[in-house]
Amino acid sequence: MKLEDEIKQNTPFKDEFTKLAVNILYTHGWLSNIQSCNFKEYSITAAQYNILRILRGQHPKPASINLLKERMLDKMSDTSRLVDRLIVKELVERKTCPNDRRKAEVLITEKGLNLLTEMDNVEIENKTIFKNISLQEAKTLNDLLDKLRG
Amino acid sequence: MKLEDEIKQNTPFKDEFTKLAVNILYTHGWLSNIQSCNFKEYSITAAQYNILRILRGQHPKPASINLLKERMLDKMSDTSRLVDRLIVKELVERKTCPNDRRKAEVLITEKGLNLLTEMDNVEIENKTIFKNISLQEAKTLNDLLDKLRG
DNA sequence: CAACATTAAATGTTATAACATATATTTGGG
DNA sequence: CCCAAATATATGTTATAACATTTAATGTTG
Repeated sequence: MKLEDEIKQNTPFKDEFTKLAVNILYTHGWLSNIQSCNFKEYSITAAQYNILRILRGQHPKPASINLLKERMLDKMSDTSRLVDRLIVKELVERKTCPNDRRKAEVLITEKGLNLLTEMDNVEIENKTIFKNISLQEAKTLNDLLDKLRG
Repeated sequence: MKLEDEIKQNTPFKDEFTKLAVNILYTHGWLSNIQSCNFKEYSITAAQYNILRILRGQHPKPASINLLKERMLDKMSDTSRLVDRLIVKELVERKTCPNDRRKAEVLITEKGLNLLTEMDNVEIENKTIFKNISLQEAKTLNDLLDKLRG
């Protein structure tokens, strides 16, 4: 549905760039709303899921807090305490790096890996979420999004 | 830059749909980071800006809390208290609707309209933010994003 | 029109985000 | 080798988001 109609805006956007800025924010909101149900089912937030995905990518190598911060989708978040919450849930472990005692070594646990495996099935639903566009159109979107970020 | 490289993911995405879900979230984070500087300059949050834009669209008609909630990009937010904060800043006014005393009538003030006018100039920067893509590519993105939401 | 259901918004509470600052460790210059 | 600077993370604090509950007004039905 045309964004203008969806947000019931009576005046058109000044140009396609102006619309695009709003469209990216709006589509993100639309997508997170859909996904939040899935996350809630697993008692996890999007940010926590994100951290777990990064840790699985590193596994069995540990990740420092900085590495996590750098790779997170939302760079401003409070990574230390995000990790704290995942420790309480026993989804990750934190040790002090022996070579540099300032650094932390964060590792995903078996329990964390199992959770991700379960949640991978949710990704199958991406085909459902994006049922309105073709695989080719998804690729076009991906290429253009990659391009616009430079 | 390719998303896979940006988040330093060693294994490729399962398919374009899976990548697209991450790409939308990531591009949103990228864009909000850029825009947050602008918002901070005007001591306003993205959600507050959003409310003001909706109210300007309605002006001089008032908007109820529900109308605001419906049209907001992030539908789950706490609209009552968001409006409270804008009242403190004297950017909006709230009255009780005379016909239905349950409803609120929220109106943007002169001060609010002036702030938006100032901030409109920021939109000029959208051309700068999106310098890596052409106007035609922006249109393609908009059309596909509109299409994917159905 | 009384009683109950529905709707609109406000409020209470808890968790998290955002921002600044502090602590601990390492690095590098003199 | 000592000390200032740099680095990595943790902590304190305040604002906001998220969720549930409450209050007030209106609709509805017997």
